[in-house]
Amino acid sequence: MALRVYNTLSRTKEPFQTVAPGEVGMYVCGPTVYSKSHIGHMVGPVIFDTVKRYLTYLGYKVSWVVNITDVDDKLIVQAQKDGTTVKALAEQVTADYLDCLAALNVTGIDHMPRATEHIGDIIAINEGLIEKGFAYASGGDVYFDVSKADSYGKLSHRDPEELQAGARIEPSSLKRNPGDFALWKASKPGEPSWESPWGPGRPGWHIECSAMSLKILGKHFDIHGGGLDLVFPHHENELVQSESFTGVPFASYWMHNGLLTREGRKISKSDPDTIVLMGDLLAEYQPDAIRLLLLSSHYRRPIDYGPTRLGEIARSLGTFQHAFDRFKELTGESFDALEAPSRRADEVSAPAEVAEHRRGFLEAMDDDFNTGGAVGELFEIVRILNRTAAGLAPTSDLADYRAGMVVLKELTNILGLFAKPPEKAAANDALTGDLMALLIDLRARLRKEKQYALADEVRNRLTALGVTLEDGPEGTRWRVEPKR
RNA sequence: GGCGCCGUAGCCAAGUGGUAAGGCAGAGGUCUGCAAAACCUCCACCCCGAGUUCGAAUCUCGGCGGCGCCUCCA
Repeated sequence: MALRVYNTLSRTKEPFQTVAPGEVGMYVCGPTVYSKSHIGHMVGPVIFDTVKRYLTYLGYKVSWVVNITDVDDKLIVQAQKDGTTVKALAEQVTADYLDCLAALNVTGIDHMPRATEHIGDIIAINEGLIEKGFAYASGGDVYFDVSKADSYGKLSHRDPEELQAGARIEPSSLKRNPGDFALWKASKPGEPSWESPWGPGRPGWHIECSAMSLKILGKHFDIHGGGLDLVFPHHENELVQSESFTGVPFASYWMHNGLLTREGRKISKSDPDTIVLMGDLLAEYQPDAIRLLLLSSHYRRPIDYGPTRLGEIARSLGTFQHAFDRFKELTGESFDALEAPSRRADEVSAPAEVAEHRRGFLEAMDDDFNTGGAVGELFEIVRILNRTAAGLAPTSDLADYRAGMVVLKELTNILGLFAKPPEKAAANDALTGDLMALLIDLRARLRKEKQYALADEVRNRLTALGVTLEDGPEGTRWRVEPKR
């Protein structure tokens, strides 16, 4: 089966075909950096990071751009409130954003351009659009004239006339039509501004994405992504101004991820109760739990966030972590260090049962990146491996078991999961190991003498410290528990 | 009002024409001094009503319920 991708433009799943053979250009709208990242900001990055991982696995050379919008009305207002500059605020918030991406193992971003670094490009597009008659200058502003583009509305599937009728009427407007949108805004004194043919000003909201995608990926590229809430007006406007400027199709595929809700309400900066800052979340949960939550259903569906849900996911992660521990016991190898194929092959040298679920995983991914279905196959594989491991000893023939584990590595790499061992709730160094050996040895003597009350107290008190003891036939295992 | 999306077990969720993946929770079992982990088993007439079909969770129509966008938002 070949990859199919849902395209907002056509509202159907289409076979995936690139502009240039073997190459993919992908642009995803990043944040306007005026306040720290909440979990909603991570949905797009995690999903498109996974999209890039899968495309790379299929053999494509992917170039992925995520922009930073670092000049905007809201930045100006927030900087004034904080008594700082727009520049300083943008830098601070951008740093927080980058930390969150790194924590969630979003590693695939190739370019992260800032709007303020592309003012010249933005002005050039303004000039081009005016020259071609799609835009007009008015009182220091520049507006896109939506009546000049007959395809306006094709992405959000809206009737241009209704858009006109529904648009907000601003009393002091310098617009010709109510639906026109600003490409360039004259700045007031004290606001960040750049010289332009229309006087000092700054970019409108949508134009920076056109400028940066055009500059880095070219006129026609493959995938444009973002949250569902950006379809209108942001992407519609970006699309119309880009195609009007270049005269060629803009992005081939428009992919929109569903939005995160919290107890049924959309997470949004205008609804402060819903905000869950990433920094707070990362302090409490393993990053893999957050990543798995975001990938556990299809990307176009809404995801409801709740602490209960994240706790459940974290618990299910334990199944994998225990399997990795068992793997290390049997083979001496660390799952993290396993080398797995990074390119798709049809055949795989693993037990048939594992290979079957691997096929299921890849079929799910081929079907518009159905990570929810893919995750289900992962649990099947880990169960098979655990069942196998139960009958094995370090002296057994471990080839099939190891081959199955390599498949698990191959597939979890595609989802960007388990890239590094989970953060532990307590320190775990050589001395700890020696101390634990000592405790376990003493406790074994207690158990031998049937002093179970004392033996259980040792175990319980260790549990309280985040250390779990498991008595098995080959002796007692111990592990430091990860964060939730 | 316009344009869409969704309704699958207690909760989350895949499947979208051939008789219901998976996770969490729960029940029973194997193992264990007990526990934990792991494994095995059990747990759904797919919101309602019509229709199309040999056959529908899946397609069509009509309800009911929830959500998003149309205004800043990832």
